[in-house]
Amino acid sequence: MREELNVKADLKCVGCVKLHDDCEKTLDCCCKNCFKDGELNLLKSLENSELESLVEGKQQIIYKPGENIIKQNISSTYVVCIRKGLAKVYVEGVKGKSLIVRLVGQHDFISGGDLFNGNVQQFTISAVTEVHCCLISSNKLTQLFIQNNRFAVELLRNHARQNTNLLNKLVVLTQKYMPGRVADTLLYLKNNIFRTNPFSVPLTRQDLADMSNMTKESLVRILQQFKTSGLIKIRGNSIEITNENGLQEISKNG
Amino acid sequence: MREELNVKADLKCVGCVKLHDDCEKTLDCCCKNCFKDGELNLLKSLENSELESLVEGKQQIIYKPGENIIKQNISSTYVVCIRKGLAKVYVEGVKGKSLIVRLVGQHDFISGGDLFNGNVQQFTISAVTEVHCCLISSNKLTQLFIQNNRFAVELLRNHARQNTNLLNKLVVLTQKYMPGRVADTLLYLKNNIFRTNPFSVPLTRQDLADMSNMTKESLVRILQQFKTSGLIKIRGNSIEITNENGLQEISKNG
DNA sequence: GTTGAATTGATATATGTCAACAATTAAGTT
DNA sequence: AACTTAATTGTTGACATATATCAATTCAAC
Repeated sequence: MREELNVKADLKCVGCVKLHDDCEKTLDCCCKNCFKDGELNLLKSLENSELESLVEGKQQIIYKPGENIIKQNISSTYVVCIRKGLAKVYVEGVKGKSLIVRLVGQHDFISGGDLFNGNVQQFTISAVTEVHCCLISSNKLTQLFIQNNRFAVELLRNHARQNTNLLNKLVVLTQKYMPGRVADTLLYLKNNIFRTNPFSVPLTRQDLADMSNMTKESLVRILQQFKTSGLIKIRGNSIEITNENGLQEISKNG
Repeated sequence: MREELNVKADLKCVGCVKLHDDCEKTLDCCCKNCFKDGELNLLKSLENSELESLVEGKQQIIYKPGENIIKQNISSTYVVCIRKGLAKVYVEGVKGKSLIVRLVGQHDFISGGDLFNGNVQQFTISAVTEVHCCLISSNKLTQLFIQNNRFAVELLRNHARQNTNLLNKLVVLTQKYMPGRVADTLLYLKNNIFRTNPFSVPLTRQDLADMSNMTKESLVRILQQFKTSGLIKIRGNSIEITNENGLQEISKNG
């Protein structure tokens, strides 16, 4: 009951002060703001009528930690928008190994699979914390892509950016030693995901290892190493980066 | 001199029988056909007038083996179309290591960098054999992207596909042992690049290693292993895959 | 013959595997 | 609420191994 109230409070619209039970219907303070993230705002280029059509019929779902939102290799016709919570995007590879390629949270937009290419999902998305998200039919998205040029540009830009990220990840994961990879993971968590300094990590060590392409044992050892070197402090699930330059140096590496 | 003639002969248009000195100006049998590669044909959705505008002012350049066509981290406003020859697309990573992410040849289209995102090139393209290619101003491309919806769809599809390829590469390079990675490289060469069975490889062992994310010494050893196992035959630069199922088995791997 | 590439061998090392144990969290049961 | 048990997660150590490094030849091309 109390939990329920909290959730609503957290869903307070970014751009307005009202608290709506039916936030989903209130375009000017939900969906539009859901993506009001500076340059990354995918929907900023949509007319209100277009936004309305996109949002119409969308499904709002709540996922419990561990639940799959999108499953790899299955054809899904949804695009996911996260309203609240944290989810991991990962590829299920060979021999049961997983590779987490991205973490997504509030305001993130994930156009899963091969848009215009059969809609087979190329990765699995699963909830890390409780996730509130909207599933939008990808048909509507592709319709808008064709109708609205500015939106098309945003979407292509989004794909190009994702491409760049994957290329970077490819280099990092194949060419750096473990300390460099862990350093990158920690800096990513601090600067791109949690954006505070002692940050509380709801991920398991296995998850962190899957982000850094190593075993959990190796990850733990590197963390201890960093700790004794005075680069980080660890208290339970909370990690504090005390020497960011040091980590960056290790990231550049040798 | 003789070489010169050969080149012209090789540039014979796919869709017509004429041999043009100024093939570049002849839309119906050069640029249009340059991309007549089934579904992958990016330009098929362009009107003739649009194609004309795209092609107008394009630069046709010949690169010698080893020369750079596009250099990573430099802002380039060109998009590359290969008319003839083989080039490697690679990322220059840490400690001077390179990672070849793709080989490109006739009819391939490479929209290098972050289209609509500043045009900084995310990889280097360099000629393996002599490469004849067209450099098209990316401005024209983005113009067309906005004008022509069907073309926009093709371009997005192209990016989505590239995305999928990168994800696959990420899994292969991080989760498979060396034999699996070499098997993948060999199958890629046979089935996606040369499309004949004893195929002649103009790449060095170092290149093959950079495709498989390992040192050249390791690559050589694995090739020998495959040879003695009867999976392949090697005669100089020519490789023949004699047991494709076997290689595929190794690729799936353990 | 000289230069760069390919090959082979001996050795070093980064990283994974396996096993034991501590610490935490979850789930019942009283 | 408090206690016990089970189950998951985290940590540490000893060891195995995939892969890189280094050095020495061999081979091929100009």
